Amino acid sequence: MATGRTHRPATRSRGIPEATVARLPLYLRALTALSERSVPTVSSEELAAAAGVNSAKLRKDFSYLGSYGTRGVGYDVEYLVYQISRELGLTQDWPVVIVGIGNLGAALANYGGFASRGFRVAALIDADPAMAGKPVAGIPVQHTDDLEKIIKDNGVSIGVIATPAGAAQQVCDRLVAAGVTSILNFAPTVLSVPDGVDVRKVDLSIELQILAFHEQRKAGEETAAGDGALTAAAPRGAAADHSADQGPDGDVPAVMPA
Amino acid sequence: MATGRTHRPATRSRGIPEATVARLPLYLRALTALSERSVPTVSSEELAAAAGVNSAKLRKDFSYLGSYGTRGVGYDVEYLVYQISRELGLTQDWPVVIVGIGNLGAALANYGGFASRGFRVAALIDADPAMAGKPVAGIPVQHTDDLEKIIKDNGVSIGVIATPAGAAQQVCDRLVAAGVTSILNFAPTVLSVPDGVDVRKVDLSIELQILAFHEQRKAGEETAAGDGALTAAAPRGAAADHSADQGPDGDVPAVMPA
DNA sequence: AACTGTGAAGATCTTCACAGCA
DNA sequence: TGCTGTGAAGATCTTCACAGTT
Repeated sequence: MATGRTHRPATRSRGIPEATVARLPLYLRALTALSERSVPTVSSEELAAAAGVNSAKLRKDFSYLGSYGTRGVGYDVEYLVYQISRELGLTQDWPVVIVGIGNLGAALANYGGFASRGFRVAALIDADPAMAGKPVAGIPVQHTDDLEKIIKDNGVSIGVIATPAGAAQQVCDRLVAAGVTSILNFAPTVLSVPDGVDVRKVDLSIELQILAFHEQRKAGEETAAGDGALTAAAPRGAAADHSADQGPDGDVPAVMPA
Repeated sequence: MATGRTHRPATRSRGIPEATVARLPLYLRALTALSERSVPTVSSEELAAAAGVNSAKLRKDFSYLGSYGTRGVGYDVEYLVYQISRELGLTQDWPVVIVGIGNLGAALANYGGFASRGFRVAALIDADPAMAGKPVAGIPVQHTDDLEKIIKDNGVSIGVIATPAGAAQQVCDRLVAAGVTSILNFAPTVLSVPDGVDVRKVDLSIELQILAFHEQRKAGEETAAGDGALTAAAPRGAAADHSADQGPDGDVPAVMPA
């Protein structure tokens, strides 16, 4: 997952760790909630609790953005909201297209948190001619034939793919060819994209499988020691070694930048 | 994101790294596709390409499961499918409940990849009395009042929360109290759960914000150097230093095991 | 006194590169 | 010869613990 290549070989500095970037939205959400409650300042401890991380990590994360806190006091909520928003590029408007308006696409189109943070659903696109013109979430669905024109007319650089797996790569290729450089993929397929295009994927099935793994471990909790074949039949002969196991814990990847 | 504590202090061994666990479903998907095309064996190189990772990583990942390949040849597809399935706990059936049958919940209920891999939608639950009895994806929606009974009757240990943010924590508490120990959360909130319960979250808005961050970087590609305030107004005075920046790349967290 | 910012230690993950086996 | 399996090096991320600042 990731071709491991650096975009800008030069000017190494201001390199915010990817792990930190992934947490900024979390902090932003917590801060926004505080802001709505008119809380003026927060300590790293409080904010960390609200965001579900530990405070040392939060402080380290913020240290990459600059020194935005005040020792002995904490962080100014409004100020931090602004700084993080700017860092994430949310002070500008991002037109987004959603391709594939099935159940999921419709759910995404209706998702409120969308518009709230700099994102605007510029268009909905589907391959079914019967859908064309029908409004979903107040936006008329357009046909795939016009994909390129829609992307260009709206200056879209972020595309969301919610099509069936079979259509995803083709849609992806067309989006990229039309100028999209960031893709959020909900289809259960590995998309291949040229260098410079970022792909993030969201896959329900994968998440469930990871949960199942840990769930299974919990079940065999203190039933360690023996670990023979339990269900079904294994093709081929002998397996390798097996012993006890370990509990879950730890975080996990989810991107695949180009 | 994680309370960082190890489930099983004892028996350290057979500890498959979390990063590896997160990739197993990816390999499994690629292998299943090969299996359907009746391909008998694959090399780490080929399989890695299909899964979108590099081959060294894949080999290392498999080495944690055991020695399932044959030097000079590759891996037996069927055998690997079985071994990974077993490792992930997919040789057994996992009844799942989905709470919150709005657009998203319905999309999830209809999601095919669900049933295909050991998961079975045991029940759909919604707080709206008007929904009760209505079939979604062929399954009648039940009312939240019966949540505890449904969980227990079906022996459910995995719950999916697709409710609005405001209801998520409450639903979570009830699920946990009724015996659920793994939760997939689609609501944009941090859930707090007792020790021993795993939570994974899927948040569209967060994914988009991460993409926006990278997108912004691309835009200012070779426009480095100056970096003044562009939009909106920043509350409070001076900011910290600013210089050039770096391109994206790398993977990122998404879990919060209890 | 309270809380941030950060070097340094530790843990985890990735990649290299090659020994070892079919 | 071809490809797996894996020690070891390197990169990244997390956590500690405390100096520094208000």
